[in-house]
Amino acid sequence: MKQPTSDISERAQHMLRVLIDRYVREGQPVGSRTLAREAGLDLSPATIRNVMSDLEELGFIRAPHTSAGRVPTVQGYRFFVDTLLKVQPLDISSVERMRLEFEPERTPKDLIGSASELLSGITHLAGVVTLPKHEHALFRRVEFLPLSEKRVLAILVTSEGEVQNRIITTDRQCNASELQQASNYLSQLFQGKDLAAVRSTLLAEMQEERSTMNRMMVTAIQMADQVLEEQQSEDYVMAGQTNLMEFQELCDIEKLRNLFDAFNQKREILHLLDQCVHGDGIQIFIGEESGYQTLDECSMVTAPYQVDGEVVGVLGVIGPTRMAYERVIPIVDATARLLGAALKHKD
Amino acid sequence: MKQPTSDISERAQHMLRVLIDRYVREGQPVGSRTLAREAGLDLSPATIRNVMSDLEELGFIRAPHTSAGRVPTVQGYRFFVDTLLKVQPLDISSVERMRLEFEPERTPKDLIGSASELLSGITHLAGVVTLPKHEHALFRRVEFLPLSEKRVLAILVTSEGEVQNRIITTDRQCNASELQQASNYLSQLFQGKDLAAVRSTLLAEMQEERSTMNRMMVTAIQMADQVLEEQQSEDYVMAGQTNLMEFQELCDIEKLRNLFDAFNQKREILHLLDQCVHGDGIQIFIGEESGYQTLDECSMVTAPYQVDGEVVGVLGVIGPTRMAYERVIPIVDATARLLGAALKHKD
DNA sequence: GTTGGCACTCGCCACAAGAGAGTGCCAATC
DNA sequence: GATTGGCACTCTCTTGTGGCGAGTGCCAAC
Repeated sequence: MKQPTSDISERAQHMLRVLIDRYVREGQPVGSRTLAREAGLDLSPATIRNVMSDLEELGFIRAPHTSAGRVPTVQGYRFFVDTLLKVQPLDISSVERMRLEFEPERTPKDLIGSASELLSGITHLAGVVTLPKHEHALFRRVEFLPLSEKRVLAILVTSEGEVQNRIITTDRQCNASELQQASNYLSQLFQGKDLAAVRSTLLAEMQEERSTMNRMMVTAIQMADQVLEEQQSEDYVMAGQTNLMEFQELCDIEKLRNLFDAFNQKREILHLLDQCVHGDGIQIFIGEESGYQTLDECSMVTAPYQVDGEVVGVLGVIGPTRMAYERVIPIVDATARLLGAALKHKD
Repeated sequence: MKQPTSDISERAQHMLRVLIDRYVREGQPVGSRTLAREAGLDLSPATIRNVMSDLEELGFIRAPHTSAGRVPTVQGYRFFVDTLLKVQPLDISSVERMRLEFEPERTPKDLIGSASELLSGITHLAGVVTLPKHEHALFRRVEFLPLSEKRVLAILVTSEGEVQNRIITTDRQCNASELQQASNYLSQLFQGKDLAAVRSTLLAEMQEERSTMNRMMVTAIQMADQVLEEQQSEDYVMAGQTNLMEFQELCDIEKLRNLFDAFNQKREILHLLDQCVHGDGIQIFIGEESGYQTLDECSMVTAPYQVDGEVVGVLGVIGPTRMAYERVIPIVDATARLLGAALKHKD
């Protein structure tokens, strides 16, 4: 019926597909008997065993021990998602249902939160969404309001509608009109300028003359920094971590703890997410591919999301290596699009 | 040597104390032999057994099964913390080290975060801190900034330096000066008024006449609501959840998942924390006392924290019932004081 | 190339036996 | 009367054993 192509036969590929499908569903090693039934090829277990032997030699599957069935290896999954998988797009009704989550009139922060919950809710895995970068944010205005003596509330607004605030202490007590003056001065001076430019200008100016508004300028710099910083050392929002406790392969307290610690630490995860900004589309890390030991038994499916044609962040899901990739991928993809669209109107 | 007082002898109390101490340290049921050695009373195991029998009858300890040692019951812990425990205050150096965490020049949000991390870090349990209420927050000013057409960024500042922002859509396109006008009008009108008052005034006014600034007013109401809301349906910050995975008594995935879900849901935890606002000082829920099944094997040690003599929030730790109460209590207490002090300067 | 047969390998489970820890009770002791 | 040593008893935990079931690899036959 089917004959071998290049170095892995059509039939073997089909078997691999069926095996992975079955294993993802059941979580148990798949034996030749089962596969024979499942494959629908009307072959005897013995034949299947030969094929499985080939697949094992290729490194796509392995036997946990002599007399268990086979489970996919990382390479197996890799081959599966790279060449065997044809992702069918989500049906329109699901997308429509998802879109409702992204009503307008919500701050970016809210939308990010919804996206991660949506991801985790639909996939039953952990959802993660990075905060969007503001690479092109421009200075819009700054406001200084007196609190108690020597304490001032500073508010910075960027062109993208991002609002930052922090409390600063001044050298001496400033009255409201002084502060007003400072606000106006800085706002006028920097209106519409790039935040990075604002920062360097301020720094230069401070070197030059120790103006009376020294403290204010330091603050302005700090705040500009804060905004800039937030775009570099990004942050992310996560939801549904507890979903991961359902999976036996992660049901080891040790692993679970390391995993959750990694989620809280954020560093490693961020590093991985960062790598996904570049690739233009769905990106997948399977098992050890991530390079982080804590994620050895996990996979990550990510997609960058764009606003106005520019990638501003990444979202995705984290789950056990044994995950239904063909189901997860379109969901991640769709969420990225929807989130991008929802954010678009905010600028 | 010692003779019985009322209904539980001095000696029995001492035994209970030693037993709990030992059990908290080792996590294993404590037998008569061990207790005899540990108690330092120079009594034989047989005598100890008699005393333990009494304690068991009183419901303070129980045997997990015949031929194991004894473990404290909830009542046992209760009696222990209520009458046996004398909390020694933290030594000054520790307090000083903690105080360094609470530098000034940080927003309340930051301080709250630090507090919860401090709690979890020192106790190796989960730390939790509610966001402070703003019961007496006054309207300070509101600002409207145009974003894209029909989209306006609204910023509300309260007397306590809290900044809220949200995006609203308007019926028609408003230009900058119109918005400026609206800002000024509302800011002047409500400056220094109670947020609740602002809200009701706005509502009344809206009924009366459909002013041109209708949409702005709706927003102002929404935002006032948001601030008010934030104080009722409080929220909290948590840290160190993963610490709880270390304890065998919680090392059941099922329990762990329920627990973490409860942390994310927040409702139950908030309800408990709420109950601690009133009692003036350390409050402790031991095991089932919380009334929530997910927390059956957990205890919670809380303390309200005050700003200017008024309780504005609660903080505490959550850990297994088997926790070193005498160590945890002073830490929670100190943290509450320090946080209160740190927040004080912010108003 | 495909198939049935067969010996073999493991993991898993139930069961039994033994060790260890701790108890309760009782009679002897201080 | 409180304290103690002794003793039988109970219960858990560990270890070892044997059987069962699932699945494999190989081989000879088709």
